[in-house]
Amino acid sequence: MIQEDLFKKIIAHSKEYGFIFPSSEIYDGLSAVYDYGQNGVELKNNIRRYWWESMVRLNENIVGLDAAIFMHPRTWEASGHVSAFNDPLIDNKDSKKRYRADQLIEDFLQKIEDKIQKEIDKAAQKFGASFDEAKFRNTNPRIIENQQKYDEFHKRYIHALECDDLKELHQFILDAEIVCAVSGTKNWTEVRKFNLMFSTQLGSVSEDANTIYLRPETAQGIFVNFLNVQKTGRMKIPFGIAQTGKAFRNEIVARQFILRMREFEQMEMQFFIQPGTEMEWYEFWKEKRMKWHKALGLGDQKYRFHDHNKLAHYANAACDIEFDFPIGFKEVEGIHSRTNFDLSNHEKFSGKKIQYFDTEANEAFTPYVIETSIGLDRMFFTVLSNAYVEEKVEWEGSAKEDRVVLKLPPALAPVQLAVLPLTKKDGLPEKAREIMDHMKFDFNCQYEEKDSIGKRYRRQDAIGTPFCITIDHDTLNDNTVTIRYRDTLQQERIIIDRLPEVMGGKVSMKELLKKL
RNA sequence: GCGGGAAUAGCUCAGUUGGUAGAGUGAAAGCUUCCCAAGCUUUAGGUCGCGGGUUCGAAUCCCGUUUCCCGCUCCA
Repeated sequence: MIQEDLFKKIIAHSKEYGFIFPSSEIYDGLSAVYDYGQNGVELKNNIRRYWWESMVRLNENIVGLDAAIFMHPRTWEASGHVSAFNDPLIDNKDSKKRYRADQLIEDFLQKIEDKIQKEIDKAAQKFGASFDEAKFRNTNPRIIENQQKYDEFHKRYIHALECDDLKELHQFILDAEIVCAVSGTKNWTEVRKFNLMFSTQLGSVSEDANTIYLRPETAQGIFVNFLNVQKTGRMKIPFGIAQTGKAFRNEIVARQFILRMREFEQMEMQFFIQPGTEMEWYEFWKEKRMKWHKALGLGDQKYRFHDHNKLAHYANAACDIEFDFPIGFKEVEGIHSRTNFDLSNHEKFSGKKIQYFDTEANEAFTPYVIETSIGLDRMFFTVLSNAYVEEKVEWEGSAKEDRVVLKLPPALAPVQLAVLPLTKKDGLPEKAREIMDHMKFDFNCQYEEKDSIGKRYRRQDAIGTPFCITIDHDTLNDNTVTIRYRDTLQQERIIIDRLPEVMGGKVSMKELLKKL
């Protein structure tokens, strides 16, 4: 099957079986926003729980937090989002290609610098040891000319950036005669800005209202609470703070289903450490996070690390964990060494001292941070897309038939046990209900009596239920049921009391966590 | 934002030169049925994305618009 088609089929399947719906669909939907349906929410909750328990419950030195989505506006100045999330963009009208205006200009400036450097290198080679670079710079007419050009443009550029002057950036590009790499023309649109943060008003009276932002990442809620948690929890470095929650980005182009949404959920852990130990901990968390992924058993070869060459404004080392989706390898999780950028900036902007006092060394310092940040929605799609299987099945010599099955890790499945009376009479439904009422405290169960047993099995396959039990007339006499396994279609006759033992190992979060 | 494609029942789609809206499948209720989408009966479900125009008459022709999907930037 063509991978693109598979991607579409999975999207259709998730809607048909109540995993994911387009937002406000009766009003034709809202671009890049999705709702989780009755099965989706269970799967999502299970993934979140797997993450939370592996972080908070299994690590004594990691504690949780649930910070508000609204934060003081200064937070985003300190974090760098106000400037970094305000990219000036420009389009070439001929090639239809979009560029960041500041990058076009920086490339242009770089080219002049390269030209100068080339001239110098040439001369240096020619004159050998007697070469005087400073003198050469001051006397060579071509270098002087280029240097002047550079200084002039550089000054204009810095000034335009500082004043946030979009017209000037546009004029700069025209004056510098920058051409599009694709079309080769200078036919540019105006420079426009897209603020990637959503804003709204705080305060009921409009005159008093302050512009506040919906958080573009959850991390800052952790940083601003660093001292609160550290002091009240008496935390000693190294320690971590974990949080899950919604974040919002007004992406210019948001597509590819739930891999890229305007409203998404992050699961983040910020690990605070002694400066100088960051590479050690960076490696530690890379390995640890990869182990978490692989424990789900989706296939080790489907994961890879991708190191960032270009680092974000806050990082000194960064990589992604990528998963092999039907549309290729895509980022699921990021692991970043954020240095002390955030804490020291919050210290600067708030005027409050944010430091950790190490009583053993008797010194105070601003901790460094290793961040692990995973997209819950992306993780959801990782699990779902990997589980989707179309296959031919054969049942005891009958003709081969197609079935669609979600081979979800049993511990994450929305429904763990389907309870199915073979027929609707002779007291079978009553017996089934009785079993279900007993089992529902330990497992997420679903009762179904409509349609033939085969049809019900297939419906459960489609939502990834790992176990079905069937109640028949013998059950009334000897308390045995047929248990049917999703992946193999095998059936077994077992005593009802043995169910928790047969299922338990596979569907329990505990067993999954023990692998870590 | 720019370019390309699409929109008819929950889903997949048909719909003749413009003449009262159709199939398959799914859904619900019932009958039957002792283990892998069986069969029978009944029922529900559509201002044909929306708005205008042409016409006696528009799902169909024309214009506009919205939304979705695919490419162009960034990222969890």
